[in-house]
Amino acid sequence: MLPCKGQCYNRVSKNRCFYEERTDLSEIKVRFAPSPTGPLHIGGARSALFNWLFARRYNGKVVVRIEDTDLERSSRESESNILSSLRWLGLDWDEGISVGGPNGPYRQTERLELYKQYTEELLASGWVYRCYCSEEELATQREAQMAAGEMVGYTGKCRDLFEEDCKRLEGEGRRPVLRFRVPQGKVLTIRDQVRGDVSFDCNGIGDFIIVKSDGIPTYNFAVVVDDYTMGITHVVRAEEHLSNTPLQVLLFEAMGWPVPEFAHISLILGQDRSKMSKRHGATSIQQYRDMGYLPEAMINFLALLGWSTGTEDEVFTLDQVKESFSLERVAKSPAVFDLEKLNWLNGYYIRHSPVEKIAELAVPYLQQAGYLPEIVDDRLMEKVRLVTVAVREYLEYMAQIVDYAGVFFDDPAYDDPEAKEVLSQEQVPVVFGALRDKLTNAGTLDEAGVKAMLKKLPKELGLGGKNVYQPLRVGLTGKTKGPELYHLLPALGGPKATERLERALAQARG
RNA sequence: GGCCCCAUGGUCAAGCGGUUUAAGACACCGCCCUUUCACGGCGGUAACCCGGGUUCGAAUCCCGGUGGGGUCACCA
Repeated sequence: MLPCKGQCYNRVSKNRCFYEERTDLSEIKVRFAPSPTGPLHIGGARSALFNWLFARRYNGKVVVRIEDTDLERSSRESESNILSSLRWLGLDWDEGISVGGPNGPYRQTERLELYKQYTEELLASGWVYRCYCSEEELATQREAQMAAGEMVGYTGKCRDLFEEDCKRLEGEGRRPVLRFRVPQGKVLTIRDQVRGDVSFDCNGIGDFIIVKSDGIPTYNFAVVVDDYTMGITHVVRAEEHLSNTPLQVLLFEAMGWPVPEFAHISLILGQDRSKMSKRHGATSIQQYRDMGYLPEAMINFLALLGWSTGTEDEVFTLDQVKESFSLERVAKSPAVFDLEKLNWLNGYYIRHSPVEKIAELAVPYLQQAGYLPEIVDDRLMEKVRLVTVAVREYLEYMAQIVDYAGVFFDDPAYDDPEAKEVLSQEQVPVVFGALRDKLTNAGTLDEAGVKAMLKKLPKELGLGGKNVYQPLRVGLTGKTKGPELYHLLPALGGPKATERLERALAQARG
């Protein structure tokens, strides 16, 4: 492995080098651990991406684990939705849910026995104790603390209960939670790969719950057990978890387990600079997928949110980022989600991907608009391809194609005032007649042929270009703006074009 | 409110003490291309939060303030 030589590319912060901290980089193992309480969120997707990138960059392993200890809100639907979004983005994993591995199961509710085993240890060593305070009691206490401006946290009421006390309280029907005995007077310093060292005073941390009264472990406990038993070396996650980290470190230490490296990436903010949520519009990967955003664009965009190459490159593939990613270049400050830029990037990918691929993506939207039947045969697919060629430069996302594809499928109404004006021009019948004659003799229309044909037209008619092209456009589409005529005609086909010109003429006279 | 994080144009960001009269991208504006719209090309407007230090020299380092955010659940 490369040693650090001062001018180190992998410097983690000013005075620290990534290579100095982990000598065996092939040992790197990260995890993405969503809780299945909803679809994959933009922020979650970025966390997954950064984890993936970091692992792949150093030939490490990725595990996907499901954190479903919130029985109320977790669902299998959300779980499969998250997994499908991950796959859609092109992020794979070596171990975990649905692919298996040596450290399974990978769903926390299926690991209850394991947590129980470690709970016993903690209980025996005195690190945790039973607490019988009710939720109501704690809530009122919390409010009082808040109001008084005191530190909010458990006061330690049940810290030193005797066996008899426990029996009595249980006799009252109380079910205990298990709390961790947070050592007082201790300062914990967390090494964070993007933030440097962050310190927390344990006096500011109340004894926290590690097992709920129903016997299910809480997030903070399950995470620690899993990260240890699964051999996770680096925890890359959103900054909102930073304040949970000391609690987890306390648990690692109590168990005598090595503490993994942490990297807390900043949050993605909405336009109003608060943490992105539903009220900021579309926030799930699924929604963007449905609107016709391409996974390449999403990946590219997400990678640029909080990370940069350091060069002037802005457009790149997942494989390319994989080669250059490093936590060192991850920004510390939060990033506002900029839909305009996503749209530009997605439009860029729509314009630069193979037409066939884009045409394929267009089909469902055109079907939904009623422009295409359920079964699309080869002939129709060819038309879709030509339509795609004609309109793709207008699109920011695929769903917008219906706004531009109408002229290819619906015959125009010629009711636009501007269009009527153009059709009433005196040269119109002659121009239309000329094109009709050419189309009749042309056979199958292709872009080059039509281009050549159109180019000659004004001269042959002794007219200016504008007097020829603008009426044709209006006659063919009923609109004064739209795709190039040489894209329009091949997609429409000769007979349909001729028919429209005649109808336009009739309208103009009528 | 306590604790924690953050601070370069409207947004994403480069910048790691002198090479900066501060890159690049999106957005915006103008011109060109196109006898339409868009695409594309060219150009332009626009930023180092404030105050103290340290230093010959600070956007870059330190401290304080201010501002923004996160977190304080038997949610994760």
